[in-house]
Amino acid sequence: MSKEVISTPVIRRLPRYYRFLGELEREQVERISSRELAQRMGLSASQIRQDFNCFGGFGQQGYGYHVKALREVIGEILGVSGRTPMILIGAGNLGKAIAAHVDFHKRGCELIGIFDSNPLLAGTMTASLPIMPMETLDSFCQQHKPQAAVLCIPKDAAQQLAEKLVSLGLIGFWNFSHFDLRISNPDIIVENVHLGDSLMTLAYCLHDK
Amino acid sequence: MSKEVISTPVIRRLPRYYRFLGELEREQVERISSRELAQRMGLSASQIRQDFNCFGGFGQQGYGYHVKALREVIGEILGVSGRTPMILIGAGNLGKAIAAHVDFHKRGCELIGIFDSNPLLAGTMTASLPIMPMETLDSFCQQHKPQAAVLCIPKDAAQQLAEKLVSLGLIGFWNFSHFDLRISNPDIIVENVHLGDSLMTLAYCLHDK
DNA sequence: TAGATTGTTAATCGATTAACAATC
DNA sequence: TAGATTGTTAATCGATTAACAATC
Repeated sequence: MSKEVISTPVIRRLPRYYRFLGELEREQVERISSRELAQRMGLSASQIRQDFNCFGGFGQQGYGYHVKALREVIGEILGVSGRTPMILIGAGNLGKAIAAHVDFHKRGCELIGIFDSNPLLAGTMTASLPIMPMETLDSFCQQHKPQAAVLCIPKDAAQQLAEKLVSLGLIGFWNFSHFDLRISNPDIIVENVHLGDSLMTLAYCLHDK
Repeated sequence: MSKEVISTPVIRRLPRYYRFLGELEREQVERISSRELAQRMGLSASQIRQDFNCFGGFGQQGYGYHVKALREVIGEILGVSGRTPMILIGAGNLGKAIAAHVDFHKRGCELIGIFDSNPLLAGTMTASLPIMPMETLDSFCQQHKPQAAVLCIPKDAAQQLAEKLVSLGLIGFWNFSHFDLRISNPDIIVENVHLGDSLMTLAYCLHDK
């Protein structure tokens, strides 16, 4: 596997490839050509070959790609067998739904703690984890060393809390608050999810016609 | 407002501009230069000027952009004052959270019905709407003509249900099922949201270093 | 007027597509 | 071997950046 730098657009396509290859595997398809896969995924065959070549020639001329092997390679690149420890902060509607709905394990992560500032929630269970009060955050982080946090908190609290978490050693954020985190330290990874932006884009496309 | 075609990358940036301009307005900033805004948003000033010029010169040389006016223009383009009627299908964890958490009104949409196949949920309230059984979907659509649907259903049900909804007259989908909808009709708008892909990308970036 | 900052054109950069020789 | 399909280079396309004249 050549150690080239993989460009952002390619990385963002990897999870999608991984999903489609998983579907093919479930359909017991053993091999697939770039042309066929392109058709399924709505991409060009050329792009698929370019993408797969970023991490070494995994196809065979005249044959195509071995579905299972290719999926494993992509899974390895994405690190699906890892167990990045994560915490979730803000156990409101959305926080609980994410804790329950997203399969962290399948994606190389593990949710090890859930926190909420509302003391009434303390002790109640979500996704087989007890919700903990914010007062215990510091000691929990010192003890269990989570690497990243899911932020499901109001936007006004996000920036300050993120900075605090950075000081506690966290290096990644999956941010659902309606606020673009800006962390000065470039080593900190931020994945902002803006559901509202997504809905607005859909709404735009709907009247645009 | 010139009627040029606005490219997809620009459209996808509009909601973000809209948010930042909203923040500036809240901070009572009246005008802002492309340079200042660029700094705040982590973009280049050049890109901002290019983007804003897609829909007509709204700046003033030597002065910058009037925050309130610019925000209104972008809001108009995005159609925030519209009321696209939408339904939500699948009132599980995620469906309920989206119904409760996403502010449809602020984004030009209105959630007018929630459906779930579990008869036990029928009648219970979510986001001040009663959950309705799937049996009533047809007549509801005929009567209230929703234009788009939020799909919070398992991936195996997604494709079939989407096709049914198209036959009932819906033309847009905000799809949270772990499946890329493929609608043959190009007039149908699909916005696939893959939270899992987003998490995997974060996880990748975390070990990549 | 002088200073600032846009609107807009031209240059650059990067990503996608096309083409085809290599090879299974 | 012949057919298929990759790996890879070159061509194209589009988006971003740079530059600067226009103008408030």
